Amino acid sequence: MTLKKPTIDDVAGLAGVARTTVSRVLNGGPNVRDEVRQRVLKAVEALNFRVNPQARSLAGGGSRMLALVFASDLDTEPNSFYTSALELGALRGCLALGYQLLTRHVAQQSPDRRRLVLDLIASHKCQGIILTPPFADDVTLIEDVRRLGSHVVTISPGGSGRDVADGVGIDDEAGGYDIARHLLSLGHRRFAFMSGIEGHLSAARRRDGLSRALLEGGLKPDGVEILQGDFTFRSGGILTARLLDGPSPPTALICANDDMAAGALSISHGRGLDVPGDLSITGFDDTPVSAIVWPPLTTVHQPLKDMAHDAVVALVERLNGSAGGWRFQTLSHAVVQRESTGRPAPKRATATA
Amino acid sequence: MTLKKPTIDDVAGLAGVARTTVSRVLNGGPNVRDEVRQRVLKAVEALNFRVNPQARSLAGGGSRMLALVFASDLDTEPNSFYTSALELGALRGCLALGYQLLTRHVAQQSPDRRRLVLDLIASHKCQGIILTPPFADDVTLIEDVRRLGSHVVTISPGGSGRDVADGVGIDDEAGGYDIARHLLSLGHRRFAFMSGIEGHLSAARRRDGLSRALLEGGLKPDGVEILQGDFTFRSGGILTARLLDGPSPPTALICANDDMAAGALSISHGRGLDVPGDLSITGFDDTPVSAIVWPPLTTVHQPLKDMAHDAVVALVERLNGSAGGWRFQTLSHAVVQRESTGRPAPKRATATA
DNA sequence: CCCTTCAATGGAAGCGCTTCCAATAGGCTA
DNA sequence: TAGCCTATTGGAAGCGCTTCCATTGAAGGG
Repeated sequence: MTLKKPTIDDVAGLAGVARTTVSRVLNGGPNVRDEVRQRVLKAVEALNFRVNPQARSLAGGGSRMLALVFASDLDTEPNSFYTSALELGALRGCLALGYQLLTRHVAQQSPDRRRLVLDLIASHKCQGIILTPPFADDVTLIEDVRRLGSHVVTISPGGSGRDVADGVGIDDEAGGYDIARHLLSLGHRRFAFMSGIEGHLSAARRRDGLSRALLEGGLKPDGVEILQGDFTFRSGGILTARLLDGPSPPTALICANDDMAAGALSISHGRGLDVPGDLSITGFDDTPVSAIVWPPLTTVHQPLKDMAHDAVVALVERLNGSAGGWRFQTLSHAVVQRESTGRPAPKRATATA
Repeated sequence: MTLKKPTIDDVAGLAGVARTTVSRVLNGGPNVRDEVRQRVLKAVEALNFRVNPQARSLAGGGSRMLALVFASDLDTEPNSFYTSALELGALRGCLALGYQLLTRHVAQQSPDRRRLVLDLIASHKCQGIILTPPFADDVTLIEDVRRLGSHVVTISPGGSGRDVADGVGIDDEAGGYDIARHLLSLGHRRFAFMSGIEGHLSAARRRDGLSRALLEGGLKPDGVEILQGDFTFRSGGILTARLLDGPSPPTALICANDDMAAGALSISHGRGLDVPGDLSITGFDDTPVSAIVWPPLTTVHQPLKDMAHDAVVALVERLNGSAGGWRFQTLSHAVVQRESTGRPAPKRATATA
């Protein structure tokens, strides 16, 4: 009963053109009259035709190899959920489009980190590469990759990366803004922000969002204590301990990812603090970690799998010759309200930020 | 400088046979003299030849579609690490071998769960399916799948599933034994075991390992309190609360996965208990969760990604006609010692199990 | 000893697609 | 108006592999 999948020849037949022409239309090739192009597209639509990626890659030559690069530090958990979710999404995309994927963790501290990435591309003839933060904002690296004839798509670029390559991500500034609004509406006035590794610009944007929300609420952004973390559970704990030892601990701590928030939570327990009574803590990403700690974390959901999937799609589109300026694709985020945030204890709710 | 990849014709040329014969050897076809077979294999070796999965799937026809099925309950987190890790491994395998992967979560409670799985196979013409627990031990389902002409490989079958299909997993009994030995060596004598959902036989085997270790240590396995959980963080907390309210709480709690252990940890903190001083807690799987809670969990590492990857490989081998009895591939596990286990507080270390 | 049978092997036709190259037809130039 | 250029389009050759079918001997049967 199930009809055989239509092939490019079926489309050609229906459109009354040669197979070659259909291929041209499909791959955005030049020299096709607009009328013909429309006719082909209509036939594709009518037959619900999808190219067979296997056949395409067989015929098309090329390595059909993409790379996904993560920055990993010595103490960064290489199997973190963030990493896994992105790889999962990228793999799904590659499978659907007939590409191979090479996933690599590169020590971000390494002085020749750029060379490592470039070697990867050269040795495996990668046609394209997906860069995650902070590589996503490494303009020099991006340019070097291009020089090798390879294409680039970034995930969550936060700064200059956006101007030099296609990218995918959420609106991090808005994410920071939203979570801050949530906290402000609960009555918080004294905040601390725990940032990620230096150079992770998209995480820094979350802080910009926080500042905007504070300004809107009539508070001074400078009053926010900034803690420089590195996205690890461990750093979250250490910095929170330092924070709590300080002269005037905040009532709300906004962390740039869930792992650090989990660390903060853990230390807070150790100090006998009530969360959220004494301290509200928020994460970012909405990884499973946020549901597995106590109390479960209020966080910002980020569609990591979709981001990586879309990054692959964008990369393949470039590979197929689509032209035009760099596009940044914004996926939607959402504040996920759980139990790590609440009204600050009355006695503390007075001071100013 | 990089030589072009050798093709099947190169192998044929070097072996002095026709392309057809090489293909036959590669796919375990019949009617090839042993001498010729060896000659071909030698050529394959010499050229380091690898079949091009794209070409194979193009030529071979067939759907080249595999399915990966998870049991999900209403409250089971569908994006758990366990699930993600397995899907990641399976995707890697499929990508390398040129197969498509369909991942599906099926409500385990549903009365027509079997039909759902069978429909999945039929509608997508899946050539093979990977079953995870507890489906891995559902002999009826496995037979039904076969009747549809599809192949089956199980991940972590714990009982009868092992006798009716190929499988991949660790030695769960040994895993339970090892973790119990660790606890015994620390001086624990009173244990509780938190199991997973009913029907998850491989998790039940961990309990068998515990019993063996106790017996070896001169303790009575019946003394172990058994808690019936469902692998969720939530159930871990609830059951632990009940356990602690009981007449004689144990000094060591062995959980069948990390999430439940995290829940147990969380409740223990809430009760003001010292972990591991008052209660040692262990997980199972070594998912990132175990490093993200406080104190980090002592657990049993299970190579989930490799397991799923190998399951795909085994499935594809069957698809390619390899014969012989069902094979169970045992991957190695390891106790990962972290800080959630330690010597029991002296005052409590006396009672018997 | 001839004919049938069958195991072992080779030949050749595609799988669905890209791409090189040839062909066609206007549009221009001189 | 002849000659040339160029924007479009089609033809056909594979990409690396599986598989149907033909071929070849040698073993087995009468």
